[in-house]
Order: sequence, then structure tokens, then C-alpha cells
Amino acid sequence: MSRYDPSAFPPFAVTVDLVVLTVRDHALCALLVRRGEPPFQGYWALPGGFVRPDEGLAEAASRELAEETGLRAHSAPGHADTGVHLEQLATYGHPQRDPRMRVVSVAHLVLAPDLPTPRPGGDASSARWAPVGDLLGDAPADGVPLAFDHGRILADGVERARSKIEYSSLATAFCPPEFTVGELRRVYEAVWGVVLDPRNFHRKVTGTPGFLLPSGGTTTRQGGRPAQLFTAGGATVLNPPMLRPEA
Amino acid sequence: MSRYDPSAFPPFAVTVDLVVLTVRDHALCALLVRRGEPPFQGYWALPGGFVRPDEGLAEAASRELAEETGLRAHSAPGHADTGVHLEQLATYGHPQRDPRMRVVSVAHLVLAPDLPTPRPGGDASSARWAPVGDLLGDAPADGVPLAFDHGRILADGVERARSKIEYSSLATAFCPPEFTVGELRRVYEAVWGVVLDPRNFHRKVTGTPGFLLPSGGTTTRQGGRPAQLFTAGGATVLNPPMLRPEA
DNA sequence: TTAATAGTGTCTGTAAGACATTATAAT
DNA sequence: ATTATAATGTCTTACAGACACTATTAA
Repeated sequence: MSRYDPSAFPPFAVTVDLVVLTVRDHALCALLVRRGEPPFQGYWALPGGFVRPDEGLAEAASRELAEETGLRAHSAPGHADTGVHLEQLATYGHPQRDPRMRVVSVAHLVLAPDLPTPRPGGDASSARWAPVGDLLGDAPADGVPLAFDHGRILADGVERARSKIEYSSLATAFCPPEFTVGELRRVYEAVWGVVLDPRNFHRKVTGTPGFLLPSGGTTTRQGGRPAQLFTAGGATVLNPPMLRPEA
Repeated sequence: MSRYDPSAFPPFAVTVDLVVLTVRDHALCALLVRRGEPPFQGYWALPGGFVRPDEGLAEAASRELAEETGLRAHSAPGHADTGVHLEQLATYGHPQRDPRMRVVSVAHLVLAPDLPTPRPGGDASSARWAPVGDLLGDAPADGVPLAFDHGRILADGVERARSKIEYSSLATAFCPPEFTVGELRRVYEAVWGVVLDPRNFHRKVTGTPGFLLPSGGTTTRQGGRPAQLFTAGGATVLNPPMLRPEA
């Protein structure tokens, strides 16, 4: 028989982990928190915590995000408010991923505009934005990998973000409410780690219906000729997609 | 404080549910099993079961698949053996999704070639292939929705399959080890519910490097002029993708 | 012969890649 | 003036969509 007696189910703990990404200083960065207790005490880890008995998974992810960053998230698409993008990423349940007990973690991906500075639980020394380039690969720049299997989770989250901005308008989630074409292009360049042709990029994004809405204003915050300001349009899917260069 | 005491974690059960898809008679079909016990007794549901304390999530999904269908799955890409494709789909954890207790289910997607007939646990009357067109939407053809939130899970799995065959060679997972271009085209047509131009399709799939490998043989099992037989090539990603028609 | 499917070829429109050029600000 | 970025335009090439046509089998 393949089904267990539900009243004799094995003991599982369920958590949510958050891959919170933003673009700072032309680099894709992830939010990390320092662990204050064993296991992996002193290691950097993804923010997260246990799911409560009466809350859903996205709800738990939202709550943890608010508790650790003060951000309000929305998982429904098409919003133009101040909430950041949140979506379920994947679930990690290797039997030995947590040495204490059997923990199944439902990872979520959060995309946020550049934030002033992390204020996780009010303790600034225990949180930081780290460029993902320093964290991925076999040799982390710090020399110390992330706690648990968070390196793998982070890699999966980064890959999800990199592929999703190809065929969706999700790159605008990294931008403030009003942004210029150049700022959006620098988001793509930071997330993909490439250099894009400004002229072809401008033609592509302004030529895709519903991607950008002119807000009327202009800005010179980047220097040079004043640039038109836009807000994210209603379109969520890009067809044809934005092509990611090979190298 | 955002973290619970791990020794006082709330009681969760963790299950895997399977969206097993195949193409039969020119239609995309999903494997359903009939529930023999409450809740939802007599309802059709997705196959699945509890994750055991010592096994991983993909491992549990593989085991349930073997138990209920006799299929052997592999989750690594690029295989050309007899195993079917298996990947994690998403996790569903609404607090009231199971009336008995708090159950978090990690859904998996399985793509398989057309199978002789379901032999789930040896009881043929309790399993069937159902065309997904009859199951999705507000009015299921049977008049009765699936158990639990399995209608939503199935819809998500179908959408995943529909989008993934656009930019990957995953459609070959619906084909036998050797297949013709026409058979592969009929897979696309069944999964997407559209009619594709045979000539443009032939040009596209044979012109994409690594998608198809000529096996040397030919077949006339479809009638008409003998068709070349192919096996799945090593390529997993299609660039540029196969475009899904609008309507 | 007829009908079915397989395979190849041609034309056209769309859009991406690779450029040049002009426009408008700060210094 | 110089330099920075913004915005528009041109040319070429790749490729999808929409066709026509020939090839090879079974009934």
C-alpha cells in the first residue's frame, strides 16, 4: 500500500527561504543574514523561517520578508504599487539538508528595487547585500559557502530571474516606480552580466506594446540629455522575448 | 522573533502528487486514480502519497510513480533510455487544502510516451487516462471536479508542459525511443491544441542542431511514404524556440 | 488510380544585430 | 568646447509564416 496512515505521518518541519534579489551598483545582489546559532553559526544564509500552522506558503514568505526587511510583497502580477515581486521558486527536501531534523523548505524568489540599506530586525551587522557573482560558483569570494543548501537555492533563484526577464516584463520589478529606458537597460545588463546595445534595446522595449507607459516627466539623474520617465505597463509577457546574448 | 524553536515545530505532513501526462489518440491526457476512502471518496485524484522520513522529494515522486504505474523515471536531462521525464512542479500548502490535517504537497510533473494501459496497483478500474481538455476549465466534462486542489495542480502542470516544449526538446519525452517528424509534430499539436504546418515544422526541427538524431531506419506505421526515424538528440534547449501559435 | 503522408523549395514580412547621426543636458 | 547620455534612423541578415511541388507507400 502506498499511502501512510495519516494519523501516523512522519515528523516534518516546513520552512520558507527567501532569495531576495536587487540591483545595486551595476551588480545583481542577494540579501543574506548571518546565523546567530548552530548549526552553521556565523555563516551567511538566506532569510527565512518556519511556516506557522495557520498560514499559507506565500503568506509565510510575505511575513518573513516583512519581518526581515520591512518590505511588503505582492504575488499577483500587474501591480504598480510599492510592493515587490514575490513568487514561489522551488522546494528543497533532501533528508540531511538540516542536521537537526527533517526540514522541507519552500524557497521563494523576491525581486526588489534598490533599497536604502538592509534593516533586518533592526540589526544591521547581521545582514548584507552580496553580489551574486561573489557567491556562485565553486569558490565563493568569501571563501565560505552559504549555510545548508542555500548556495544551490540561490543559484536556482538567480537562474530563474535571469530567464524570466527574457520573456516577461519582470525586469521592471528591479526599478523604482518611475524609471528611464537606460535604467531598465542597466538592470538587464546587471542581471545577465552582459553589455547591451542602447539603441537596439530602446527600439525593443519602446516597440513592445504594454511594456512601458510614458509617465510624462523627464529626468537627468543619469547625466546627459534628459531621459523620458516610464512606468511599468500592464503587459506581463514579452512576445517576442528579449534575447539574451550568448556570451 | 521570526524563528520557532525547532523542537516545537508545528505538525506538518508532506506528500508528493504527480501530474502524469501523455499523448493518446491525438489528445493530451492525465493519469487519474479513484479515491477509495474519505475525504473525497469516489472522486478522481492525482496519484501521490506521503514522503517517507528517509527519502528525498524526487525520490518519493519516483517511488510513487513506480508503485502506481510501473514506470521508471529519471530527473536528469539528456537521457535516451526508457525512463520518463520527471521534474518538480510546485508546492501547494494552503492550510485547509486537506480537511484532515495540515498537508504540504510537492507536486511533480511526469511526461511519458503513450502507455499500453494504466495498471495502477493492479486494479485497472481505479485508474484512467483522462483528456485534460475534459478536466480543465470551470465545467469538467464529468461534472465532478478533482479531489482536493488537484484541479489547480493539474492546470499548473499542463501549463508547464505547454510552455516548456516551446524552448526545450522535452516534447520528445512524449515519444517512443524512435519516432518520426510527423509523430513529434502530432505531439506538439496535441499538447498545444493547434494545427501546425507540416513543412515549416519539418524545417524547424531538422534544422535545429542536436534536436533530432537520424537513427537510420524508416517506418510506414503512419501510412503513406516511409518516414525517417529519429531519436532525441543531446540538445535540451531550443534556440530560437518553437513558436506556439496564438489561437 | 486514389489517397495518404513525407520531404524539399520559394517567396515574403518581421525583427534582431550592427552600425551612424543628431539632441540636450552638466562641466 | 567637451563629455555624458538620450533618442531616432539605416542596412543587413536570420527566420517564421504561407504557400507549391515532388516522392513513396497502401488500398
